Amino acid sequence: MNENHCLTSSDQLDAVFSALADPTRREILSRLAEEELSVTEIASPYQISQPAISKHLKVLEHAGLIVRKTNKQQRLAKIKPETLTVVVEWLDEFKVFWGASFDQLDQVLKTLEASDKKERPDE
Amino acid sequence: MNENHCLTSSDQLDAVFSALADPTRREILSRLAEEELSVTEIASPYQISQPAISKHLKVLEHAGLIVRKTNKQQRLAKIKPETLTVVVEWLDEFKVFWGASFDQLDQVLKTLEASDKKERPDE
DNA sequence: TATTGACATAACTAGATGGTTATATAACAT
DNA sequence: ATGTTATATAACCATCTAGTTATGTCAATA
Repeated sequence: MNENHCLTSSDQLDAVFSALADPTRREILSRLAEEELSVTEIASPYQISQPAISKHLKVLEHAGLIVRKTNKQQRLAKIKPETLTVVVEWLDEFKVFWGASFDQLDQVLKTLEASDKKERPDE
Repeated sequence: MNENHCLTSSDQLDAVFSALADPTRREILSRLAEEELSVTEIASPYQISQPAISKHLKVLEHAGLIVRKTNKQQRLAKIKPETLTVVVEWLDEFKVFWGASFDQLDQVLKTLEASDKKERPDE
């Protein structure tokens, strides 16, 4: 049982917000929003080392923001956008501040909850 | 100029997401969503020391998630909900994943941008 | 004026974070 | 079999974080 939410564990929010707190990880996630990428492809635009990228990917994976699959000797990262739901849910608590237009968020949440159940198109 | 956003600096996203990555700070923000509170009031439900709370408040203030004002010897904290806009804006990039219902978010963003300009009720 | 209450600041500590280099593993290419 | 490519893991380091206790400041009160 959680202090004030029902569906979102505090630990998951911790993991998701911490993962998103790093600009490199946010940028990686943005790129993964467009296509699946291998570790080397993910690393290529950055100055930092490949092991550093592997660590970032582990953080994103632990937060549930990406999933990984093996293709030959590559490890492809794929975004798992449903996990961002926990952020939307958390934001929902503050919608009172910006008026009725944010009530649409409720609808979004319902849509997301419904699609969570068939969330296995897997490419 | 920013890599892929226009209105949201990466530094502010860093600050906001890091601030929200801590469960105590999220809970403080939830409570401030209901009413302004003094430092002592904010600290009262927790086991941790008053200086620890002061540090959390400094983090929230630095992220722009709260503002503070002096009332007698109290320092009242007040939520600054407009700042959560940067999270909504960032999420907007991923709306493609959950279908047309999230297009409403654009409307929310416009509403928020408009109200950002008159954001000085400050009581 | 002296005391109490509300808060901030300083100095410290343990553990997490984000990076490094070096090395291991495993698949592919020759 | 050998070398190369893709990735992970280990060991290490500097810095940040979230907490602590001790103390300072300043307003309210007795």
